[in-house]
This record gives sequence, structure tokens and C-alpha cells, in this order.
Amino acid sequence: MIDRTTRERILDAALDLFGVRGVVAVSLDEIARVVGVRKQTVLYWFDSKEALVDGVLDKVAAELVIVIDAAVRAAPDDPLDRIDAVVRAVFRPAVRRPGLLGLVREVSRLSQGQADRLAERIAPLIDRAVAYLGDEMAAGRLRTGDPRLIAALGYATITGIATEPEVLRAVGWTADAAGLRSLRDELRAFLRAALQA
Amino acid sequence: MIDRTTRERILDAALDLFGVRGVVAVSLDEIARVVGVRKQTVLYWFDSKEALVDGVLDKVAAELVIVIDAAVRAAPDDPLDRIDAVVRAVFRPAVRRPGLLGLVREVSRLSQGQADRLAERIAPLIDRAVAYLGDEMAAGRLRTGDPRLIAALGYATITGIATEPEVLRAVGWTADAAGLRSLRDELRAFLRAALQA
DNA sequence: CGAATCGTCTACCAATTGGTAGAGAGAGAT
DNA sequence: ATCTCTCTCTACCAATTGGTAGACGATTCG
Repeated sequence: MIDRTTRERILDAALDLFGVRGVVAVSLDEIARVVGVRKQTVLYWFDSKEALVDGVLDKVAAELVIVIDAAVRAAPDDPLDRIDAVVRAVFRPAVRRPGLLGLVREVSRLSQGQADRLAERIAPLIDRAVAYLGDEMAAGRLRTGDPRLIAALGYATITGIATEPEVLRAVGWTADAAGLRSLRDELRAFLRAALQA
Repeated sequence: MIDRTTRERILDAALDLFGVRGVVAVSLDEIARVVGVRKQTVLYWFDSKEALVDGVLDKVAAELVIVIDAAVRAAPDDPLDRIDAVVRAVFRPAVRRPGLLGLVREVSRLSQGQADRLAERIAPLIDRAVAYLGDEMAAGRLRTGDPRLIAALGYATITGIATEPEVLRAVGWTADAAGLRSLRDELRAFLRAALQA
């Protein structure tokens, strides 16, 4: 970990900064400063800022796939429990690294090519989720509806709540351990109720 | 103020651009170009970019308060129907002007003072919603939970789905009239199920 | 009428941005 | 010992940013 390559450290710093503050709001100089290096070193590892964004998007996709894949695989059979497990699994990294989901959200502000880049890598996840929701709906184990839109709505709820600290602040929520736990449980109950047959 | 129009038009253009692309990503030059005027004219009406953002936030708050107030007042008595009415009322302006909710989302990236500015103006809305949810929960007409977090989750779902076209695109949704209708109805059903006792 | 005010403009400016060119330190390999 | 390759650096650069100073025409007002 101490010997993490410069390239890795740049990607890490860029992910957090881009994801929380937005790509255009973060300069290469600032990323370099965080990493403890000069801007030209960043440009040595990545040909341009755009290339750096590409690298960060790949990293985000990879991490999301790992987390969600693991959660799905280790999850129980009942669809609500399964969804519950995914929520819990996503919640931890989402809170620990707000930039992760923040970057997914940021995609709509990037170029079409970059949006496609991320979409392409996450597509299997989406397809599987949509197919799964459809099957369970057909089996009468989930509330019926358009599985594609239900998937998008579930995503929107999780990402929205994870990436908008100001809203939580506005309702008087605090980000301590107890607050995090109750938020997570409330989110689980919310989604469970929304999806229940 | 004969030229209230110029000021208004600057605010309008800034709202859309800031809300969709982000405050830092939009220059005064670009806003001026959209309005058909020079940057210095923008700076004549607003002392600085920060002051322009303040003005836009006030406008956003005012519009949200009007829309939601009207919806709540004209809504039926049953809590689920009431919430449904608010969703329908918010959905139209949210889709027509993505920048509206986009700017609320943007707040977490602005200065603390600007976050407070918007929060202060929307606080009555939030307080009323939270109190309302609490009352209805106590009366057994809504699923019980922490009304503050439930309010935040409902908001996150609506805002998330309204401000992330890329996600909808990723599940194959199209933004035509039929798509909009089905999205709205799916959103209503989703929230209804999530809040139902 | 003349004077003041208002709204927009042209002309600048310093700071920051992403990016280029190339020097130079260190580590192997020959 | 030197040659080469990898990596980071200093020194620049053109474009864009938010912002200032002040000129200029049009309106309004005394």
C-alpha cells in the first residue's frame, strides 16, 4: 500500500475530487498537489485531463462491479432479502467514498463518449438487475411494474441519498455512526416497501 | 425598471445553465452569449458570479415554494393521494426545466453560505412536509419511520430520477411523451408503495 | 434646454487553466 | 563507465476566467 504507484495515487485522488466536486471544478494542479507531485507528472501518466477522466471512470466501474457482484453472489434467495443485501453492500463504500457514486452522477455532464464508456462497463450489471426484477415480478414475488424504470428508481434513491449531504443536513440528520446506521436502515425499509409485492 | 427583462433573462439563462451543467462549468461569457449581451452587462446586474448564483438560488427557492405550495393546497385529504398530487405537480416543471432540481442538487458543491441561503428559504417547506409525514404516521395512515429521513428519501428519489437522464438512457428509456408519462406513473407508484402503511 | 442617470459597450488585467518542450536525476544493462 | 530508459521536474505558453475602468448613447428629470 505504501508502494502504491504514482499512477494509482493519481487515480485515487482524482476519483475523490472529481466525484465530490465535479470534473470541471477540479484542476490538474489540485490533483497533483494532493498526490504530492507536479502537474506535469499527472500529464506524464495521463495524456490529458480527458484521459484521466477515462481512467477514473474505468476504476469506478470496476469497483462498482466488484462490490455489487460480491453482494449478489453472497445474497439469500428471497428477492427482498437479496435487494436488501445489495443495498447494505453498496451503502458502505458509497458513504466511505462519496466520490464513487458522485462520479456516476457526474456522467451526465461529461462527453457522450465518456458516458458511453461507463455505461458499457456497467451494462451487464444493469441488464442482470433488470432481468432479475422482471423474473421476480412475473413470479409474483415483487410488486409489478416496468423493471427498467423500477431499477432506475431504486438507483436514484440510493445515489440521491448518498450524494446529497446537504439535504440530509437540511432535515437535521448528522453523519455520526448512529446516524449512518439509522439512515441505512431507513433506506432499506424504504426500498423494501417500494418493491414489495 | 424598463430592463427588468435583461435581469430576468440573465437569471433564466443562468438557472438553466448552472442547473444542468454545474456552476463552475458555466462562465459569465457563456451566460451573456445566451442572453445576447456582453459579459459586462451581466456584471452590471450582478456584482459578481457569486451574486448571480445567489440570485438564481432565490429564484429556484421561490419557484419550488410556489409549485409545491399550490399542489399541497389543492390536494385531496388522503395522505397518499396528497403526496401523489405533489409528485405530479413537481414532475412537470422538473422535467421541463431540469436545471431547477439540478440546482438544488448543486448546492452541496457551493459555499456553505449559499447552501444555507437556499436551505433557509426551503426550510418551511421541509418542516411542513416532515411534520405532515409524522402526523400521518402517528395516525397509522403511512408506513412508520423517521419522518425526516423518509422525506429526504422521497426527495432523493424524485430529484435523482429527474436529474440523471443518463441512467434512464442506460435502461433504454426514451424521453418522448409516452416515456415521460410512464416514468411519472412509475415514480408515483414507487413512492406510493414506499410510503404506504 | 442641460444635467444626471441608466444600461450597455470596448478595452484591459491578473490569475488560472490544460498542455508542450525539454532538462536532469537515478537505475539497470552493456 | 556510459548508454538508455523511466520518472519527475522547471520553464513556458495560449486561451479562458472573473473582474475593473471608463466611454458612449439613450432616457429621464429639473
